[in-house]
Amino acid sequence: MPRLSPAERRRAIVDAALAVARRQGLGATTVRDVAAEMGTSSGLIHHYFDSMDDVLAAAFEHAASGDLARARSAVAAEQDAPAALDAFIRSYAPAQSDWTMQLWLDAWAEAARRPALQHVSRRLNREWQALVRRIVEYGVASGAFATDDPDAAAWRLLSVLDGLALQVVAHDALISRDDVVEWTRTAAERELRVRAAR
Amino acid sequence: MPRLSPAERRRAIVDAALAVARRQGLGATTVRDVAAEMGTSSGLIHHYFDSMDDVLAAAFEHAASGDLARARSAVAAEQDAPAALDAFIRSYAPAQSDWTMQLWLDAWAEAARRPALQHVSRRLNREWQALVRRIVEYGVASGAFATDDPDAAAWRLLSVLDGLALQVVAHDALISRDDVVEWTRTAAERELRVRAAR
DNA sequence: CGCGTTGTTGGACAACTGCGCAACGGCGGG
DNA sequence: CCCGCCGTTGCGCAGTTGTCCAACAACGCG
Repeated sequence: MPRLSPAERRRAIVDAALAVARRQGLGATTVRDVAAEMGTSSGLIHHYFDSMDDVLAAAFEHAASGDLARARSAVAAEQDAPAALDAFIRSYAPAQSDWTMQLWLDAWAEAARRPALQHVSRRLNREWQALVRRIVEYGVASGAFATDDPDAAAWRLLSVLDGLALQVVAHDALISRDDVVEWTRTAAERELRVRAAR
Repeated sequence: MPRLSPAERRRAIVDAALAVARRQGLGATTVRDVAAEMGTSSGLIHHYFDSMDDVLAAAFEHAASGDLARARSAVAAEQDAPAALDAFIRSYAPAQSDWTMQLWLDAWAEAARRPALQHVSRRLNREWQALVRRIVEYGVASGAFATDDPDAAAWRLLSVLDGLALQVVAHDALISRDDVVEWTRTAAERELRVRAAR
């Protein structure tokens, strides 16, 4: 195996861990699986990470923060608040095979038992909520939305999305991705007393 | 160990599996752990269940359907639809240490990889939604609620609750149980154009 | 009373777990 | 040019995993 720089090697470990987690789940991802995925030895992983918890936290952070960045730029590309909110909803709702949402399910379940993972998951969840809250506040300032508690409204909107998206990923055909988008749009209209842009 | 009847033994296995799952998580619950919890041998479990997937599905079903039954009677005890909806919300929102919600998180995450567990989880989730939908329909019929799509409204309300409750359990102090109840009440008022009974 | 049924046992089995350690080898500073 | 640093290797360790099976024991039917 070629010798990589520390930064490159950490990145390679994270990528390999994500590939394994995609197949077996975050909680069932093992040191040896990750090593085999990279084509290296298991000792190499422990050279860069103190524990498996740290590997999983780094892997989850990499995948989830990528999604967050994509959502941010999708939102930033829109002019007014209703369009930004709709862009957010569309970028968040998972496809049937969206495995990032499955990663979130794994992370939420494992959070109670893996401190490093909980720390990352909690921080990223807070950032998602902050993104929604900023859209809401912008909409209130520009007169497009009406709410007396943007923080609670953002939590409610994010939670509807989480709850619906969860059903798509965990229970397959119970509800569809289109239902998620459509139903969340309706929730946003009622929450913010506005007709969201289509 | 005393010899138990099939029904008693199955029940004992389910109880033991739940005790272990509470400690280690549904996905990390092993045959040996369950056997040790009962004070019996591991072979006994395979005498009653074909696979670990089946054990976990039965254990989850037992715990979750108990909660569903409690919610149903809490709802049935109320006279009008707004009071029933509020009773539902209160019975659903988890305490900080509510481990049934943690069980749900585990089940949603594992569902994609354990067919028997997915089957149970999907069915029970559908029943929760049906319970909410019936409250909504009752409220619409009696004039207390207004909505043109009780099915979607029920999914939205259940999802807000799931999404918020999830934050309480997975991320501890990010939001509180009181926030969940209060914010869901507000969501219900806006969704159904009514002031929920307090 | 005897015998088949069935609940129960405890260990075998191969595979896999996270982690630690001694040793190898190439790169770069002196 | 060479030597020390450090990324990397592969194996060992002790423990755990899901599954299976042969043997034991209690029960109830005939």
